[in-house]
Amino acid sequence: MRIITWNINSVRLRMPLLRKLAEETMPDVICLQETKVVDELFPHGEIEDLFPYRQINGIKAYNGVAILSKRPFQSGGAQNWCDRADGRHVFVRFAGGLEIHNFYVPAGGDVPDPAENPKFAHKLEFLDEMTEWWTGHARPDAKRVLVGDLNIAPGKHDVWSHKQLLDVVSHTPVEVERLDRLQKTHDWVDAARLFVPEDEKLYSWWSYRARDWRASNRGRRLDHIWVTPALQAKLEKFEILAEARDWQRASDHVPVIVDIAV
DNA sequence: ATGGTCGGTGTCCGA
Repeated sequence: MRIITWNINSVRLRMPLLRKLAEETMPDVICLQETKVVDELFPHGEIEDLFPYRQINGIKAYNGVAILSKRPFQSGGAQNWCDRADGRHVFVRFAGGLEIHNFYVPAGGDVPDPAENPKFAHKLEFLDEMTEWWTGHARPDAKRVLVGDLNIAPGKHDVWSHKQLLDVVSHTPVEVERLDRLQKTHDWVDAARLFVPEDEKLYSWWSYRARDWRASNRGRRLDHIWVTPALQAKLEKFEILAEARDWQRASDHVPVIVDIAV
C-alpha cells in the first residue's frame, strides 16, 4: 500500500496538482492537510474517479483534513481536540485492521511562550491531549499509521540550522520534548529516519518567502509518517517528493510517501 | 536585524 501525506494548502486551488501527484505516483491513499474548505464544498466530483473512497473533516477557510483512498475502508471518523471542531484530525480503518490517522497539529504562532501566545499554548495542549489519548489507546499489536503536518521539526538535521532555529516555533526544545513524549506512547517508528540517516538533512517544507527555495534551502521537516512496531518490518520505501516544490502554484509543503507491504 | 509570500466567501488573519 502506497500512502502519501501532503499539506496541500487549499485543495480547491491545487486540484490540478493533486491529479498530477496521483497520476505520477499512483498512491492507494493520500492524506491531505490544510484543505481549507467546508465539507459541503469539498470537490468530490473532481476526485471521485481517482479516489472513490473519502473521509473528510473540513471547516471554512482554515485547517481541514481529508483521507482519499482507492480501496474501500471499513469505517472512518474524526475527533475534536482541545474542545474545538476545527478540522485537525481524520481517520480510517481498513478490513484486516490497518488504521490511518491524519493530523494537522496547530502551527503555534510566532512567539514560543505559552503565557504570552495563546496559539503556542494551544499547540502544546493539542500535543499533550494527543499523548494522553494515545496512551489510553495503544495496543502492542495494532497496525497503525499516523501521518500529517505535525508542525514540529524534531531533529538537528530536520532543520537547515539547529542553532538558528532553537527559538523559532517548530524547533524549540519544549515542542520537541512534547513530540518525543507523543512518539513514545505507541513506540511510533519514524519512517523517514528508518530510511535516511539521522545526520542527513531532510526537509518537507520550504517557506514561500525565499526568493529561491532551492538555492537558500532553508527547509524544515514538518510532515511525518509514523508506524506502529507491528508495521516497521513491512515498510518498503520512503520518499520526500521535493520536486513538487517547483510545480506551478506549488504548496509550501511537499508530499511524503511510504510503501507498506499490507 | 529585517522582511520577504501565499490562501481565503479575505481588505486581516493564519501560515
